[in-house]
Amino acid sequence: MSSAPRQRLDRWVPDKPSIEGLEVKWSRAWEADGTYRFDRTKARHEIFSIDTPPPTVSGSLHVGHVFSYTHTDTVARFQRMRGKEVFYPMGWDDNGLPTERRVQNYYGVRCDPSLSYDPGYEPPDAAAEQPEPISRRNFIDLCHRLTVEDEQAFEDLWRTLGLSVDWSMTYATIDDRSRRISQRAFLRNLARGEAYAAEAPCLWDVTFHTAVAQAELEDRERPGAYHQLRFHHPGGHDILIDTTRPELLPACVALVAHPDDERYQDLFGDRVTTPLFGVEIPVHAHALADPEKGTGIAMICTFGDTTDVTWWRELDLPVRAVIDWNGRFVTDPPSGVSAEGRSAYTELAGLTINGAKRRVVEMLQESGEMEGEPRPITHPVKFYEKGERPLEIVTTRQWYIRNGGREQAVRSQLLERGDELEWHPHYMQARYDSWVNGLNGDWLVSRQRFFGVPIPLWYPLDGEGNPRYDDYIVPDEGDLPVDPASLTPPGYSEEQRDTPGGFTAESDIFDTWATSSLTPEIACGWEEDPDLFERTFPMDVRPQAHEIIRTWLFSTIARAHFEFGCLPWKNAAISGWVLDPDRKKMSKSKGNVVTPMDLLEQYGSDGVRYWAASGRPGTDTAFDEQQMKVGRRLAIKILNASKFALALGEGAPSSPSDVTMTLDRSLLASLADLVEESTLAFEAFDYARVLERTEAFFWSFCDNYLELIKGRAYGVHGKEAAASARASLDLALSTILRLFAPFLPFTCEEVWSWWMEGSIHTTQWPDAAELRAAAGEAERLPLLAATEVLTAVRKEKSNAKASMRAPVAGIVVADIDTRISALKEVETDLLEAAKADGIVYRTAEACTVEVTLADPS
RNA sequence: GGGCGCUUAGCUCAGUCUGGCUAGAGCACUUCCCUUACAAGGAAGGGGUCACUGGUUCGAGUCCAGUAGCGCCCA
Repeated sequence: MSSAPRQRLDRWVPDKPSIEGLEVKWSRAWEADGTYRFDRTKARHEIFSIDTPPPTVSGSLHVGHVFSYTHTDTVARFQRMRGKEVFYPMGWDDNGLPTERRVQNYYGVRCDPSLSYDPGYEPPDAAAEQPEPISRRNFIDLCHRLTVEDEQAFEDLWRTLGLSVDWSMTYATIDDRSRRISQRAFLRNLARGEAYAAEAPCLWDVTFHTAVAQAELEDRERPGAYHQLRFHHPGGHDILIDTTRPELLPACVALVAHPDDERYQDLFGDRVTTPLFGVEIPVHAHALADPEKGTGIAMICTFGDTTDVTWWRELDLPVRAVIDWNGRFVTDPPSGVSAEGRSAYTELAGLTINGAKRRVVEMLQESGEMEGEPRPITHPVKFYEKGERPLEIVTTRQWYIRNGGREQAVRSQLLERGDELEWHPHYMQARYDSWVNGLNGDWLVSRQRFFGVPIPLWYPLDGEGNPRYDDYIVPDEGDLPVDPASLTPPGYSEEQRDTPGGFTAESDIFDTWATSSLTPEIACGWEEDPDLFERTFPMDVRPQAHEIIRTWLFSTIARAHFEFGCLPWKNAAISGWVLDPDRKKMSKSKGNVVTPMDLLEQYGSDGVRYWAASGRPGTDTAFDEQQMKVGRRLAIKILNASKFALALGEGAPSSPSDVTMTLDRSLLASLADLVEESTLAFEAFDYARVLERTEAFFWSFCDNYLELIKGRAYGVHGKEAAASARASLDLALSTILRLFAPFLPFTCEEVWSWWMEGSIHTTQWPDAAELRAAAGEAERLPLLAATEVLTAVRKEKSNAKASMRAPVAGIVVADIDTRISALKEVETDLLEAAKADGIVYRTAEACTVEVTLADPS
């Protein structure tokens, strides 16, 4: 809750204000005073709650973080000053594969689940050449140990940057509460039929040994080659097909061509025989076959790519799998292979994919079943976004959460949620819609990894020791979070673990997004802290970057939709990327990142924040140190201008009712317009506009208004006239500082402390009505007109290479009557600032200003 | 292949939703000014065919249709 500004009685202004050291001074003070502490006694409508993105702590800190988190912080500070109690917790994403990889590299270890726990284990001092194998539990201990250090580095950066986060409310996506909520949400999905397990083809990363979801895919252009293969028709002729993956020939289950393709009309429904392996397969028609590709007829294998999966499903084909979880060819040939084919297959068993490809090509060439040489092409290949080898498709048992990828009804509901959400900028909704419309399967949430939230299930074992998957055992919700590998399920004893007739634990963990999709529930304390939850959920805003709309934003909506039947937040505020000077995204892998701490020291946090806040919502922004320099200068200018304005006040508080002079009132009228525009823009999350307008106003305020009133403020025209200037300066400065406060929190707090009670950040956002009241009937015109004349005077002096203090003999203004009468009202100030003795007016259609400098002699 | 966004001064960008003086800002550049808030400063100046083509309109950077280039999302 914010309070009205109150001037101190003992105003104090430093002689030489400086921005150095403000970060340490004020971040300490804010912590000590609890400036950003969340008051949980407020009601929902008084609260503004923010679903802050938990940064991946195992990743490096870079300017991209500083950029987007600053955007959110400006909005948080605005809302706080508007009177909202801001709920702004910070989370750490330490769950999952990035942490595993960092732990492996940092300590030089690898997880070997077959080893048993060593309670006294200490990692090696220096990472050895060969990674040291350690147990799963020891490995997880190291993950926790390292993330604590990483979190501290992030927190230090955020505090220096000035994020107005309540640091008593942090969470981590692997902590007890997050694991409990993640498991609880899954069990609820399971109970309602929104989660299910299935034995089905899934995308598989052979390096990481884990299944991968559609959202984690990316296409990469890779070289490949078309190989033309001869399939044999019982009629005696051969059919030529082009394939980039000849090694999958033993997995071939059908041929397919486009239903309208005239070349193959006669073939549909026939059966043909595969080269080398002699398997009899059907020829089908399907619209996904591309007549332009190769010969227009393709072989369907189980499974070469996702189109194969679609064909396999829709054409109801058998499975002939040849690739195992390690990316090698299985030992036994698939069904249907002829006697000769079996001996051919023997040569492939155990080979890698590339090895098998070479061998199959050799064999085809020997048998004369391959036409000519391979023809090189480049084509898109699917990769796991964190992986380096092409994904394979293997059939395994995995857990899924429905997401509309298979049911039109769910898809429509989720699209409607997208319509309900307020997108900033609005066009970002297109990314959500196209993602939801393009889903081709449910969300695969199980991962065959170590550091993550365990899937909280067990399976009974039959008399032979085989799991009865359909009879899965769920834990009591009261026992969450559980690790099924160490907890015994209800109704069993530990001795029965992994014994026939006993039970076995689910060994998979959840995909990190399965937990990250619950950040609103975690932050607000769903079923952990019902009182807090009621006051904060659904949240007001989700800030995030545009490239994870398909993952984080979408999955968060899906979870809230299932659990609560509503959106998790009202607004989505989408940030762009930071681009390097070559307009490439800054990222660690490109080696073009800049360490943010150095920047904060060099330009001051406010300087860096200035750059960040000038990046408009959703817009990718160039990394530009020049802009940080500009921000730093702006901060210094604010200190100096404030020093000037406040030092005139003789330590005494002023009152808006002292503002009597037209020029002063004209300034306040302009300022009222600025406040109105800024308030509207901030409410629409357009922080960049507020900064831009406020900055322009401030520079004009310094260059023109301050120059125009300087003499009067020093008292050359009497006490009352000076009092009006001082009161106007106080009111204007108080307003300008508050407009700048969300962007330059350190500088503004520093100035505020010279003459005001309390923190500027808990002071009310300026009120245009108050400014209008003080401005009375005044309009913007007198200040605008005086500024124009003053500019003409400066131009004349500059042209004459004279000092700005050079005296002016006379000014002749020709203008329309309304402007002349406006000028007459502020004439004394204008003459004082111009160092002119007199001014003459002439009524005219067009405005001209003639300035005559005094004779230098 | 589909969609979204961008294209305005040497550079980074406002302005486009809601058409209206002579198209703006900062940086950079040139000249000048040590002025009792600020030399880590100030004043002034030069610099633009608003990507291109056509349309609507009294009037288009802005609205409509199309083209090109760049980026991103999706397939």
